[in-house]
Amino acid sequence: MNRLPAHSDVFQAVAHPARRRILELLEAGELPVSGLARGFRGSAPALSQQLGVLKKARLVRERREGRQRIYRLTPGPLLELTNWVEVHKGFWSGKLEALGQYLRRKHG
Amino acid sequence: MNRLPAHSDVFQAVAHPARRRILELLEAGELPVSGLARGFRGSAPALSQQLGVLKKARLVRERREGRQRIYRLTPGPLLELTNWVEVHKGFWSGKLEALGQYLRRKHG
DNA sequence: TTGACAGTTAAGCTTTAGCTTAATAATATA
DNA sequence: TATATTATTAAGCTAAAGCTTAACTGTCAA
Repeated sequence: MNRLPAHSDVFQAVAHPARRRILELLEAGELPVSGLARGFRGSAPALSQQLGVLKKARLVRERREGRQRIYRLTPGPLLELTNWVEVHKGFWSGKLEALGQYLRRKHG
Repeated sequence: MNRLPAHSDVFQAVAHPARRRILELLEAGELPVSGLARGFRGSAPALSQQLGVLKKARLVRERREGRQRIYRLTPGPLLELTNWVEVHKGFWSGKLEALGQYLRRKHG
């Protein structure tokens, strides 16, 4: 694309590790961009653009304070994700054989 | 791309509604592609390619039977997703104000 | 008022996603 | 053997994701 990504979808928003990281950082409380930047590998524009995606998905809100912009988590839309997981988790964990195989392979 | 998508990442795999749909269909039990096709809007190659992505993410396994290919759910890798949700849900639901706002806005 | 600071926006570029149509592979059946 | 069935692979395309560098905006401070 040439503009900011268009997706306002939570699943999409959460698909990128950098964005998950940002959400995690904001769990401890609101932060200015400079604060987020300390936990973020990448340029300032890249961070700003990822924040743009999260804003579009309504997962964060921005407030201006002096020359800083303070971001805070607005986790409402995550309900769509948690709900999907809740609804289907039962089925998945019911499939114990496959799950067990996975765990053995992964953790020995 | 020119080849199949490269991501073997669960968050990424689950980001596309068609792929979530496929996982949901397979919750009821294994299915041949023709069975999946009935719950899938899109061409046969598109379906096959989405199945390829899920296979790469190890979320499904394929077995041949006559001229059919039977797919079944192997939900192990979904642990990464459910785990992330579990770990962070506490923080999110702690933010009751924002959550409440979201619910009011969404459901009146 | 000039300059530094905090951050975003613009523009351009490369890579990936996801579709399409056409071709291919493998099995079953007449 | 020829043909239909079931599905994948190939090739090509469009659009979106995500980065980069450069330019810009708004605020503060000397």
